[in-house]
Amino acid sequence: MSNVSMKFGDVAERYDARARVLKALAHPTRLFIVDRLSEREHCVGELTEAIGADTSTVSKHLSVLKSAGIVSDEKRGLTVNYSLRVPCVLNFFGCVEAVLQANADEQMRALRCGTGE
Amino acid sequence: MSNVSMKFGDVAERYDARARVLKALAHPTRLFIVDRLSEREHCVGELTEAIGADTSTVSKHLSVLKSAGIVSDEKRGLTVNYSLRVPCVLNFFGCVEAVLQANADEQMRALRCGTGE
DNA sequence: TGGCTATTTGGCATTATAGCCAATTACTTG
DNA sequence: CAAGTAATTGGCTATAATGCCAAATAGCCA
Repeated sequence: MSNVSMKFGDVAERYDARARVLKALAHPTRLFIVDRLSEREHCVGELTEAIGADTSTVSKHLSVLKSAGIVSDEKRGLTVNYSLRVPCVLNFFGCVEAVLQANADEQMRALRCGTGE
Repeated sequence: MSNVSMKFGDVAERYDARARVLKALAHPTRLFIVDRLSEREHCVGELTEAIGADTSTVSKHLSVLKSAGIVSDEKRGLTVNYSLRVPCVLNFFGCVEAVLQANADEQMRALRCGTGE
């Protein structure tokens, strides 16, 4: 566990892999998709309708999430149905909201007490 | 709370804000930085040494994290010391590892049982 | 003040993402 | 098999992110 002078080069692959997962989540549309899938599975058409973009765009977002292992797909009849494969990603929202709240608080404080930055 | 046919357009700003936070995290070097800062605060020079990139590069990564509200900085003497502002981001690592593990399992299963994809 | 160290900023080339349209594939049903 | 619906893929342009170097800033100490 000795972290003394730990070098990035020695562990870069691990952080690369982690970053790939987070990068897949780091897009407004894809976060919206994850949120929808947390309720129930959806086919591409349903998501496309809710998002209001081209079907191909939504399909590509889904493929990004799938490649990262965040969602899984199952073809049934005419539709392809996507579902959340690793529900723990939903925990992210709580922390992200906490960050946003902290930012909002800070901003408020800066305004009240004279210019911050 | 009715999610019936929720439209992305109506809530896009919220997802934009969330995505900005996740995007700040979605880079191997920045994840490494967050991990280092989870132990204790570090100045830019220490992080630069561990990362092995140009100082300016590391400084810019820190500025990305700071803009997102994930880290805070404090200048003391010659150095600028960064620390984790919202420690709950560390919880992300656990879930991300779970995703990676699930991916690895899947891959293993595919290899054993004949080609998956 | 002048020099020194630590950090940030500006600028630029390289690469990666996003999103649209058009074309293609996959499946179902008449 | 033909036609129709659902989804994916290829291609392209526009925009954003990375990372280096060089230059600018900021604080400390002779």
